[in-house]
Amino acid sequence: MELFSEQGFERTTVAEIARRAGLTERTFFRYFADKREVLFPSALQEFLVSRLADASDAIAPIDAVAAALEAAGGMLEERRDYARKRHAVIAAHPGLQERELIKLASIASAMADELRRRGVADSAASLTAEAGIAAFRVAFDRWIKDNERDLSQLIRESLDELKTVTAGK
Amino acid sequence: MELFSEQGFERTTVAEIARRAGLTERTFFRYFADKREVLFPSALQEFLVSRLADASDAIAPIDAVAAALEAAGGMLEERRDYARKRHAVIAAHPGLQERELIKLASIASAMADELRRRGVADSAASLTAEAGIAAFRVAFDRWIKDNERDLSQLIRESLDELKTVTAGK
DNA sequence: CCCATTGATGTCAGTCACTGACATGACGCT
DNA sequence: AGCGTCATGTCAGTGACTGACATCAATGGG
Repeated sequence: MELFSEQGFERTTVAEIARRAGLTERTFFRYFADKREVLFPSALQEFLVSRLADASDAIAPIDAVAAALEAAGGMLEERRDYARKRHAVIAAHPGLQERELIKLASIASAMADELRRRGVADSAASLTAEAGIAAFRVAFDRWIKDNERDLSQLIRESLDELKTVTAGK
Repeated sequence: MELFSEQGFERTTVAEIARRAGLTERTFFRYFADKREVLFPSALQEFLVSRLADASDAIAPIDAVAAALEAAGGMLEERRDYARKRHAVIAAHPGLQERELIKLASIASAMADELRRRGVADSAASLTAEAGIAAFRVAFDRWIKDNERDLSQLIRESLDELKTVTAGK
């Protein structure tokens, strides 16, 4: 993150990253599949899925997804500065946006699997998870632009709004 | 597509593609930003946006999006074989899935812009477009698996289902 | 009809991400 | 001490992608 913030993602070579971290380029590639991957820890997905698994069967799937996302939002709220820096780096490089999107898609897919395990029908599970992620993305964008608002709250609002627009008028 | 189908995307070098097309590697990179881009024509996005722009102001935004997507679905239906081959290549390579996702996100963003031009509020526009794309993705997956069903119809069903699940119960 | 301009293509050399094969060295176990 | 295992280093290679310059055909003005 130091190097990326100073000189940008593209102008930073893996050799530089490795040197700064005190190891070899080859070793870097043993820990990360590629240069982009270093910006995408896997913890978030695991957190969301386990949160979803813990949710009561009594609440509607979309609300369970919402609760998990809001909890994740709370975590991001605590690392606000880091999240902003990271977002700036990603926003400046299309290749990183691609990676972000596939990570989010992977999260949606994992959440959909969890919903199916809870008995939600196939396509309903996918759609519920995708809807949650779409709301999360819109909320996250707003959070980055607006320093005042709380991310969890923005997620809740986006989901409510999604409900309204899909209702069709 | 010939080379990719025969030997896969990764085992096909740009030099091979260029040779098969009767030109130089350097020239290939003047037409396509990178090797992956060759599988993603820009026509789809332009089609969807213009279709959206033509829609009557009387119908709800989500329905205008639905209509545009269904029309695009009809076009894919005509190139069914090619669409399936292309999908198989993309499904086998994560890097191509990334590219596909960012293309869809770009389409969603362009559709959202068009909705805003029609007076839809900021976040509602984003959410409506994202919802449409999410439904399209789910429908497309089903279409690939199920040879019998009609894509346009699957899109319509997915959107209806999305309406149901976001309603929360 | 000639020449200057322009645009598309080719050539070449270079950078950098990423990989496979093998070497080294620390550490725990017996 | 001797052995196996695991993390790391070393080295050479491939292939995507880029910048600089050369070539050549088409075009259009004089």
